Amino acid sequence: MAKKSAAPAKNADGHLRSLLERIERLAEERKTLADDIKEIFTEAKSAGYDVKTMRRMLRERALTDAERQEQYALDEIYRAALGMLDGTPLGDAARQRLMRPPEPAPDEGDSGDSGEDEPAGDEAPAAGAAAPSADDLTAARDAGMAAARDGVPVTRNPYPADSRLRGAWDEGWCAAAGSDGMDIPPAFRRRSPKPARGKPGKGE
Amino acid sequence: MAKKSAAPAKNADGHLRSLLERIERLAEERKTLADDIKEIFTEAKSAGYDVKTMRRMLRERALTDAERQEQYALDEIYRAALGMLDGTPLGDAARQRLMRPPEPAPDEGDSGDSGEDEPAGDEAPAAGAAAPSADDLTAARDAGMAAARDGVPVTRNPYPADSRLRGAWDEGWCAAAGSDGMDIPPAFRRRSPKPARGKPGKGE
Amino acid sequence: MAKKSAAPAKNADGHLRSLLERIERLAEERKTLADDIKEIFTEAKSAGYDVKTMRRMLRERALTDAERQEQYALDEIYRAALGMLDGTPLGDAARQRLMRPPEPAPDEGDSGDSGEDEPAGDEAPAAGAAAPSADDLTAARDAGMAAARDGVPVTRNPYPADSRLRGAWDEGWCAAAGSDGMDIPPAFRRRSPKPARGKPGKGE
Amino acid sequence: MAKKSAAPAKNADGHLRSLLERIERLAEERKTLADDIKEIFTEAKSAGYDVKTMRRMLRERALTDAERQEQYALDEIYRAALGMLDGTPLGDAARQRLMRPPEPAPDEGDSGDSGEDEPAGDEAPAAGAAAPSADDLTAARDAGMAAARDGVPVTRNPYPADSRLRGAWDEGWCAAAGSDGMDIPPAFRRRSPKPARGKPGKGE
DNA sequence: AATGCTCCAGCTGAGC
DNA sequence: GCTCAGCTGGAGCATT
Repeated sequence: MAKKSAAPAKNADGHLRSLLERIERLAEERKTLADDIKEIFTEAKSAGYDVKTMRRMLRERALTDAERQEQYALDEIYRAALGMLDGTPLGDAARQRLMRPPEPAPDEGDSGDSGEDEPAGDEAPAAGAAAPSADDLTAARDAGMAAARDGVPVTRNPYPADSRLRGAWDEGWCAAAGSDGMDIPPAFRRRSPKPARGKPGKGE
Repeated sequence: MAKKSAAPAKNADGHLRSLLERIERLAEERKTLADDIKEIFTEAKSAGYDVKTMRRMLRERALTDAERQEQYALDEIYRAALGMLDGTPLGDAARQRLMRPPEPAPDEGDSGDSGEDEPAGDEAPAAGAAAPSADDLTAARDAGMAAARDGVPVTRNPYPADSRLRGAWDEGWCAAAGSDGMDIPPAFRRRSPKPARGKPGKGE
Repeated sequence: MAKKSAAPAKNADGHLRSLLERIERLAEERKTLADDIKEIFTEAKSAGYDVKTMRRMLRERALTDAERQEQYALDEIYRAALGMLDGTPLGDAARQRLMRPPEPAPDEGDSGDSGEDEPAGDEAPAAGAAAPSADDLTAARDAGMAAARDGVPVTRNPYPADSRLRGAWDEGWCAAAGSDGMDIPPAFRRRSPKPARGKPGKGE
Repeated sequence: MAKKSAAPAKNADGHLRSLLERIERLAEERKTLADDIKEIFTEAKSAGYDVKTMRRMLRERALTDAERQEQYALDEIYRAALGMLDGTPLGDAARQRLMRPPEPAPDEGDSGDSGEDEPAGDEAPAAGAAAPSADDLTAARDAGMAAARDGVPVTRNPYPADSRLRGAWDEGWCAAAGSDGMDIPPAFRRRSPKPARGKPGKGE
């Protein structure tokens, strides 16, 4: 009874030996594959690619689209909260994530945003790509915070993509949105608890 | 000679034992610290933070600013090359990296870019946040490629940050910039070969 | 200061940052310790010790005495089953383990063992330390198997410790004891399911 | 298709993508193999084998015979030096290693060993398998140390294999042989600096 | 050329 | 029971 497959061996020693040999055989094949992979990395490296980045891409490609978006968004929100996004304006994923939970984003709310404490929208960009002063950065950050408090959506960032001030505004907005009163805003949480892990169609 | 430090032990056995005990002592302290760290993660998790993202932030914070920018830029360029930046417009870091090597970015070159094969700049954004059609995406991508060929800098992306088309344009620009003729554009390479590694002030 | 729970920080950003900084602080100390450990290994190596063996000793010292005996015994039994104990006669631990479960080892049972198919006990050792021939090895192994079948305990190995034949006898005994009829003899199993892990007196 | 080198792809993006896809393909196969191996371990476990020991056996089987003997010998010598060989008398490998370096083991040296401070050889074993008292153990250990000092070879251990005293004698011998005067006896060192590593016939 | 260093894959032990 | 982070071991790399 309890024969696993076809009579593995007639005694315990033989059985043990057989198990180990099967493992060793598979391990050898695995090593071959590992070496092949290593070889490709070597090839890529000598072709000029950055191996470390390639590995990061492989990790990201292993994710589903949803998971990847989730990760991007969390990365950006956390970076903003930590003041790490110099010159890296909040991406759309982070933006959408931030806008979602509190309210369904009533776009009409911006009717009154025309010029209280946020920068006038067109003068700010005038700063252009010239390195912004610390004052400018602070002002932009403050404007972002004010905007957040007024319910202005993040997407209303008045600075162009190639301005450092855009990042500062984003950061201010994020800081204000994240910390005013509540302890851990929902944006910091993972959205999906777990999508079962394991793509459909993955045969046994 | 041969005495290493101050007479570690009077014989080999004692010496060996002493070495092992020193190691065990240190390993125990190390374990204590590891447990403390783990505890903080647990605390953070139950406070609602995403531990995985926290770890990623720790990894990034361990980098110098330059290294971090380098990484962001490479990430975005590789993502663009792999078609992974849906809704993630190229950040400034990637942009600056892409613009640097070929030419010192003659901004005046865009005098003639006003409307051949790129979208008219203001009509495109009109699509707004409504889900863009596949045609729109293709058109935006093509426009980006054309712009790249014409020497238009990436920062001239005509789409707003909250449009999917912006990402498509970036991607097209990146594809054209990266692959026309040359095999591995310099943007794919690591910039700094190695900055000595090891922050100053690291006492013995 | 040092609020533990209950209002950890006045806002989420600060809280996150604080958590990360605490972790980074601890991680730095941990790294210091890891470096110290590495340094000791280096010191040991240059003093002539074998680092790999030292690590193995550290791993074994981390076990309780019972666990260590268990491990030694299993190692030797498995090695015997795999024909890996040339010149390494079964240690006491393995012997005791093998003798325990089947029967309480009625020592008086060996009354009739005096010289059927096992070597006469004193003539065999006469071979001395001279390299034994393959025939001798086979004979010793067969004798061990026969002894096992007759209920002779392993400790009755007639060969001296410094003879290769002793290992062969052990191996034969082990093979016969392990495989006659039963599939997995109890000697191959771990004895203790789990002793709760964590020595008494270890303060939290 | 499948251009290997020389114009790997017509553009960088395609090349990168192709590299990653090749890696992903291989990684997937590798994962399949890893799962197969895991499955065998599961099977073995449910058959009653101890997985941890199986892994140790796999590690040892990966060594050459010489390396394995080397490891066994070092293990035992280090264990003896650390007082970890209760009931595990020194194996032949360790014995041979210990005897080798100082002198080519002049067996005639034992002419004068007949009974000064070492036990009388036959009375000691009389203790039998009964649990030896602490005094007995100490005495046996001392006898071993004395024997070592008198140049008696380790193989002259007067206790039988199934006596705890045998281990104590070995340990004493080892301690005396290892530490008298010299700091690190050669027995603690790895013998073979490195035998080229890599079995012949392994095609590139 | 040999050695030390840095990094990565695999293995091990804990936590959910 | 399974996943996951940390540790160990090995390889590739830079260095002397």
